[in-house]
Amino acid sequence: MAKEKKQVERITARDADFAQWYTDVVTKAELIDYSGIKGMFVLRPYAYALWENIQKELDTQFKALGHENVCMPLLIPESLLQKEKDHVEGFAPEVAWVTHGGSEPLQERLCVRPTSETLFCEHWAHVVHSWRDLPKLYNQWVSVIRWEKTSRPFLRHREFLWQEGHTIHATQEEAMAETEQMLEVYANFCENYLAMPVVRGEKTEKEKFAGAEKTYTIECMMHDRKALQSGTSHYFGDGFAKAFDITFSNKNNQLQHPFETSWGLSTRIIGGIIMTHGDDNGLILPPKVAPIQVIVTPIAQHKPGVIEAAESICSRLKAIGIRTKADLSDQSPGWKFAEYEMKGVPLRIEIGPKDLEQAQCVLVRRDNGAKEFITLDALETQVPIALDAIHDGLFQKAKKNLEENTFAATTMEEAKQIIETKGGFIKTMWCGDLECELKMKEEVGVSSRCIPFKQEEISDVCPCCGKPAKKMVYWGVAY
RNA sequence: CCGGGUGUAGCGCAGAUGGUAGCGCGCCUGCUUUGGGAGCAGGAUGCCGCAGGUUCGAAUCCUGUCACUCGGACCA
Repeated sequence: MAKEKKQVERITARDADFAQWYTDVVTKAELIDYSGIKGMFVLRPYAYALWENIQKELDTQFKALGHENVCMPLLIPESLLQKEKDHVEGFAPEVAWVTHGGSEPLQERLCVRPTSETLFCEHWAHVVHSWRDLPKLYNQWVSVIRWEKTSRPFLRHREFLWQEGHTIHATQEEAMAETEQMLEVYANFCENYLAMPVVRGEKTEKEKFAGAEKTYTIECMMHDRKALQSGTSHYFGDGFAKAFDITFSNKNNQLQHPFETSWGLSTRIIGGIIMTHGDDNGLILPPKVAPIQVIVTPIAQHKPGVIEAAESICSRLKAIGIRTKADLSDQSPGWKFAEYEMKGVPLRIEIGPKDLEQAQCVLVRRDNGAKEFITLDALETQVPIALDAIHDGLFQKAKKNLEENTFAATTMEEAKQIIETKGGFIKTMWCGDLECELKMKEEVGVSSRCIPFKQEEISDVCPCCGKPAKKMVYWGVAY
């Protein structure tokens, strides 16, 4: 009977059907609820708390680097969106339009922002006049709308939360340095806070952001070996400034166009966390952003002293800044174990009558299930050590997955073979031609993920056309 | 957007040939339990996705539509 019940509650095995496992996890871990509109999801408190932790850390880092938060309007007049040709072409197909105010048709339709470059440009045209006004280092935490045809929780929403940083500089060098710096902020954040190893690189011409001169990206590998673009940083040169007529007087009293960047990271990263670390028991959250870092589970809580001990552990950990919860509900211990495993709480502390006798408690790691008895005196020292160990464990496991599933190929056949039998990232040389990039998609089924900053010399010719190779490229099947 | 599957209680599902809805889990109350999703007893819960149509009568038949899901195309 008990076995049957467990079956009912069980989620789909991760390696049996990854897509179904993912859907099971986002609903059973109480991250997402579906709304009545396709592609628009409710971020439940647990998911939002996770986002808030991500937000808090990134926001602090942005501000430490001199960025200021602002808030642009939600709507963009069509004429404004039209100003930069490549940009409109890129976004027009997936834009939502407001056509009426009340019952009155509008004289000009308004687009719900899919991204806010145009609004920042319009604003800067107003406020930037002199080299003394530069740089402006802005960021906003907002939602945007892109009318996607297919949607998946976190990975592809029609409305999603993100931050978009927008900066404007007097010189090309300064703008480039900003673009590179912000990519590095994302890369470090992913690796050091989310325990997600990344590949840093540049997007190809085909894959870069609409209107950008250069797009830098961090690419992560999910457990199913597919790629997830996890953050991007764009260099715009003075293209947008020209299109939007932004000028300033430089130190030589000459009128010139400034240089811009933008960079963004979205709630999609939560999908990345789930698909990087989760297992058959549910989520596994990286300790640094987990809404609950430690769950205290009393055993036989009606026995004298147990609840008091659980509460004491909880408040002692909170006092040293660890997000801790004691679950004193009347659910059975087994239920609580399963519940918080599903929710990916990194560390569980069990405390029961037997432990009280010995003045100890049990630490159980979510990532590998390891149990450790510690004396209650050692709480404040041992718990942070355990949380760090979990972070490292998660990172190493993900890194292993990335490294063991990245393959070099020198011919199309070889690339095809690898994708069909193993999946993962393929690195090849590339001549730089769009045709070869398209052929990789057509024949092998992969898109270019990035031209990594760390280049290798795999061969000297493009596997597709045989012409001399210019760069090494990472390819993969992407989310 | 194209193709396959699915919408019945909070969740998972059953409801042959049309006759006004059921099971398991969960939920609520009480007692007993508590180191891996506890047991017993009692109780509550349905615009059968939505809108039309056929019919004396529709969860069931027809049309449309919305959403979910898998695959493909497209795409930050």
